Amino acid sequence: MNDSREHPDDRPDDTRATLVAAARALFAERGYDGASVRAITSRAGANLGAVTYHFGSKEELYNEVVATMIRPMRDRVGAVARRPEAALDRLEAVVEVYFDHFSANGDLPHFLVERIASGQLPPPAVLATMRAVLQTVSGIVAEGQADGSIRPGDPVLMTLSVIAQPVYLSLVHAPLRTAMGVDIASDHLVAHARRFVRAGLSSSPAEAP
Amino acid sequence: MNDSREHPDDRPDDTRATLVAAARALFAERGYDGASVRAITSRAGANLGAVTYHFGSKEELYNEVVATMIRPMRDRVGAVARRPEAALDRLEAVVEVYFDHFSANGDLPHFLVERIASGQLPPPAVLATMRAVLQTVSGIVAEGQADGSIRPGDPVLMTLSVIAQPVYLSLVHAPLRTAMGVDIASDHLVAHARRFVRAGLSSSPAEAP
DNA sequence: GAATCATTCATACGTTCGTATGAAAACGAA
DNA sequence: TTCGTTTTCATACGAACGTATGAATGATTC
Repeated sequence: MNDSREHPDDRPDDTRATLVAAARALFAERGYDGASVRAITSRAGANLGAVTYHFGSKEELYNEVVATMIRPMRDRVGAVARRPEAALDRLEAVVEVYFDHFSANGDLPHFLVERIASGQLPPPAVLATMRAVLQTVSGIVAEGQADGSIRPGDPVLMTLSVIAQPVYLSLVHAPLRTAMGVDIASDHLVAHARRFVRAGLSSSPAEAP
Repeated sequence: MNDSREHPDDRPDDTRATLVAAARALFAERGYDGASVRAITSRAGANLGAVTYHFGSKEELYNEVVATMIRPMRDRVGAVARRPEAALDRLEAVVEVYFDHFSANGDLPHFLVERIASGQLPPPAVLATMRAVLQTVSGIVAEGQADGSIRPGDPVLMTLSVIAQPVYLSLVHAPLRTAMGVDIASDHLVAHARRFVRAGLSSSPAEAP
């Protein structure tokens, strides 16, 4: 019925990209240890040795997968931060970017926390993004505090509280639905998180939208 | 120098408890797959067969570890919810309970999200706690909305936003310090999260403490 | 068309894993 | 003490893992 390979008509030489796609799906479904090299190469329609040949090791393939997924998001956050808008509006936009990118890459939140949850350090690409976002967003917060629109407080802590919303909400979204019968529409989720973040940071009571 | 076993002077018959303690530490340090039965039994000073004998399987030992860690927290949240205080104060107290319990069980957040991050369902004890907390806390939110102290909005979403704070902040606390040089004092973390939650839910601007 | 390089392939190696097995030891009740 | 039960122990099994190896194949260049 359905072809077991990721790309039935792959042109030669994109074995590498096919591997990344298959690995991304399997890492998200089963976690790092649960996704064997054999399962990945089989799903990609490639030979068992392909991972070693193209990436050197399973670990490096994992890093590549994570980097591929997360890099565009880092860029989008950076772009939003440079907009000529009010600080609170840009922070809402950051929240929206997170949700939007998670929606297009529904498995990204898994990669963000999987290593941390296993007591290890996140992969390099995640660390780099955390660093960049922390700096960018806390800069926006500081601007908002300077112009009086955001209440006082440690900008780094405020940034973490902002990021916690899309990450945690997206992470529990699926289990909430499948295991607890709590079904939340994505746009409600985003709208709520934006309001919550604005209210949590604002120095004045939330104005109606 | 230090004994490799968990309890050098264990009385007979608490092998079971010693296994749970050793397993908890190793699961937290290395994740489920990273903590082998051999490593666990060796750390507990027990025989390799002890896990099968006392728990039936590694999976059931894991469930037992998680249940042991999370059950007291569920009770504490329930107790806080029944206090005769204002809704927002009780919600702050819930946040404090989370942080406090995480502080005494620094590895609990790992267990809360490990399975989710690997694309699986959380262990039964985590699901049960999520259910209970969701119901309890969203009840408090609804009360606060009824008396006008909390702004309108879906109580379930608001609950998730509240819980996101202690969970995410505790989760990233260690990697932030060790890998990114961001060192945050625990009491600052708690105080910030309480303020952020109150501000995010309150129907009036935050009053000075 | 031969030579060079890149890629694919089948297969094998050594390790580690969770669990099973059955004997040995410890324990408690009679 | 003796019997029956519970708990420990050493060891074995089969499976799955990541990676290495070297031959085969394909593509590119001269």
